[in-house]
Amino acid sequence: MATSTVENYLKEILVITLDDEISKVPMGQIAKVLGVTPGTATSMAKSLERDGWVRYFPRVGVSLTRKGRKLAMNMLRRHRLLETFLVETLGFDWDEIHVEAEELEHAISEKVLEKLDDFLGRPRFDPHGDPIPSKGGMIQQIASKPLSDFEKDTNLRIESIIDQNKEFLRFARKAKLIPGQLFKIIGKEVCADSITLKTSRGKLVNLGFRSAEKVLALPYES
Amino acid sequence: MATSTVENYLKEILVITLDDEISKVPMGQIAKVLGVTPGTATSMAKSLERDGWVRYFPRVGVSLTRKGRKLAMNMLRRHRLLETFLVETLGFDWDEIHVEAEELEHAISEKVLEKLDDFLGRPRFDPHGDPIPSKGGMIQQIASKPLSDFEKDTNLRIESIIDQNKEFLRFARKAKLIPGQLFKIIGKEVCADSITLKTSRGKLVNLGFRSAEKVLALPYES
DNA sequence: TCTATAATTTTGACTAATCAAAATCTTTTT
DNA sequence: AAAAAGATTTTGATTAGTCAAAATTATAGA
Repeated sequence: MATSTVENYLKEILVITLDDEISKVPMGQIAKVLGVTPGTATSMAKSLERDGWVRYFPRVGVSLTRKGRKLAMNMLRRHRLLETFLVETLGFDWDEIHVEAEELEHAISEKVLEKLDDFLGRPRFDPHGDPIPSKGGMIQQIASKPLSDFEKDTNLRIESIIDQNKEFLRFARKAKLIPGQLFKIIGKEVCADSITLKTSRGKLVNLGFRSAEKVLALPYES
Repeated sequence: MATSTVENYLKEILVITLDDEISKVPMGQIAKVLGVTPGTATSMAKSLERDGWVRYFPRVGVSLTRKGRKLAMNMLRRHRLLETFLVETLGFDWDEIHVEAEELEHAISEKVLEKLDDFLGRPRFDPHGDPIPSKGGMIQQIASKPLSDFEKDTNLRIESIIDQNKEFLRFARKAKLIPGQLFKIIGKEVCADSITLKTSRGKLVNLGFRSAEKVLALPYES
């Protein structure tokens, strides 16, 4: 059985791998995200390799083995399901949940996790809009991205609304923010945390970034 | 901050103290419930004393300091609230929850715990009928007694089941012998070592004295 | 009281995880 | 290409928690 330290290392290695699209994660980066000294990360890399979680390339970095990736995916699943629970069920705000989930993910058993998944209605995305890996470690591959990721003047088509919140869904429907609908981003003010969209019929919609993150879209060639 | 090992030691010391009504818990007993060797318990006792959690009396045992008792009570609160959540919200059976709560209780933050408490409606008893200590570490004292202590024709309400034995818990659940349930003693044969109960709906249950001692109840004015 | 048994403590050793600081490679700059 | 800067690894040490087995102390029985 992996200790929770091991679980943390593997999870972070996975996240970096996915984010940066690299195969070997350098030690320094691992040390930084985990808040340990580089020396610690190196010695940990050796233990992880000894136990078959990663391959270690001295002076280059580590990559997950199949076994390591499986465990890491499972940690991501735990983390994101727990975040969903904290927001949906207990009413936490987005900015508080990461730290809490970080602790709980090591303590929750497979059994409790599955019951929780049922209870939540088997959500496929967490409150941040990130995909929740399936039980088998598969991650929902989506080409669509949150509205907030697109630049000004992009034409796009709404693909899905992540948030299950009733209020938001009501608002979205009213604003024609529904799958299939075509929009153009006519304004994006990062510092004001605001995005303005225009429908093909000229209707305007303003969204804060928090809301814009809940709306997934695909670019659309007009 | 206390490690989860420390939390476990303190919680078990508290539970033994409450159950056996003793003030100094001998090392051997601690070692047994925690599944460690006696030597480990002894060396741990010294660390616990060094950090002000317990007083250690060589060759006699340990007792909790005020600080230690406070933490231990808090652990009991966590444990019992989590058990309640697992049963009430996620639909677990009685016999599965102890182990799960045992892990989660170390990972759940005060913040999440309070939200959970709200969500559950601030319950005062856990699914076994044991009192959930308040935030301040106060425990609800109830004068429930074993079924076998009551006389014929008494109306009573089940408060808790002492035994954690799986078979017995399963049987108890089936027979509606669960906290909150109302019964009347309609038969008691001391010489035959037998007690007969009737639910408010007329269902009959027979118990031997040995089992009747495991079920705590309070008299109930009908 | 003296001995056998039970409980507790000591001792020496081990693993996981960490740090600080020195040593060693790599990469970049001049 | 040499020097400087940056990243990585080594080395030596520390802490928490644990075990096995020997040593010590209590307790109970004859």
